[in-house]
Amino acid sequence: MTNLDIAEVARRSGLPASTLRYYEEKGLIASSGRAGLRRQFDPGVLQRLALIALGRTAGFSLDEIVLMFGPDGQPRIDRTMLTAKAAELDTTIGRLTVLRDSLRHAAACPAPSHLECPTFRRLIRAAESGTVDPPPPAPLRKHRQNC
Amino acid sequence: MTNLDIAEVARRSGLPASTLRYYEEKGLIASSGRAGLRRQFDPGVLQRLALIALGRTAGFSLDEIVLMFGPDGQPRIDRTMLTAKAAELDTTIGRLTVLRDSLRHAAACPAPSHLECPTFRRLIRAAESGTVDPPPPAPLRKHRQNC
DNA sequence: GTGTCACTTCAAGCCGACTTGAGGTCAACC
DNA sequence: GGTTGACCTCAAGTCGGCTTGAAGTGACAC
Repeated sequence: MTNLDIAEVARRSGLPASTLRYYEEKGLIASSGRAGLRRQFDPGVLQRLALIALGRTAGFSLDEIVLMFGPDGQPRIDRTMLTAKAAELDTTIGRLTVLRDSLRHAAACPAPSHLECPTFRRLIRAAESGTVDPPPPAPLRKHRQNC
Repeated sequence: MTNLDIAEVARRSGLPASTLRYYEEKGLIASSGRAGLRRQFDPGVLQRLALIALGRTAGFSLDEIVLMFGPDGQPRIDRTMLTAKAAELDTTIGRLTVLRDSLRHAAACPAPSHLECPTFRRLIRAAESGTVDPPPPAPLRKHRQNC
């Protein structure tokens, strides 16, 4: 009664059934049983999937996420890990912010060619100097009205 | 004289030679000739590699980046594309910011289990409601001292 | 009882961005 | 003139996160 068919879980979570099977295989979720061949899931799986999605958004791999659940199924999240990930996100955010501002500038800049725009050239130089490499960032000041 | 050996380009750009060959194959860079078998590069390739790195950081694929150079080798960057990418980055930054704050909160939160922390639960609920899915974001207010 | 249809398993394929490995070439040094 | 070592080509492998395809099963409708 309270159990959900895989199709229902797929519908409610927005994930394709193939992904759910894959997650089960990886040990990220567990089916509560079978009705014939068909997997049945406890409704709690939805929260768990949400948690998994959250972890993925934060940049954790599925393997890392598996480790975040105790054998009891309870999330057992290491606070140190969270702090580290937060710091990592912080760095990423900083890089992306600089880049976004630079892109906006380049888009708005009146110089006929990007190579003639001082801001763009500064950005390239920063990139060239190794301050920007993918992943790494581009140090540049805030977006301003004129070059 | 002015030409650079692939090893030199690798050293200066920080990219392995295999990557440079791969980039050449993809049409991202061009060697200016050969000395025997060995590729020679114009020093300008370094700026170009910097530009490529920049594009990668901004989230462009190599295929997209190829299109950003005219047949003349001059960067021919579509300003509309830049604006669009800036907006995309903006969204990403927003999502990551919320997530970072939430992670920090969860790390600092005194609740014995994360599931008992209201902020964390709110985050999960947000995730569950589809506001957060990977890529998508987690809407949640700023980090605060207490739950 | 037979058709349909959503599920099942298992293996293989896909994507992007490279890396790795085998086997070959070439310039320079001793 | 032989060894070394850095380059070369081309094909295949890697990684993560799934998706796809073929072939099978089982519950329910008619």
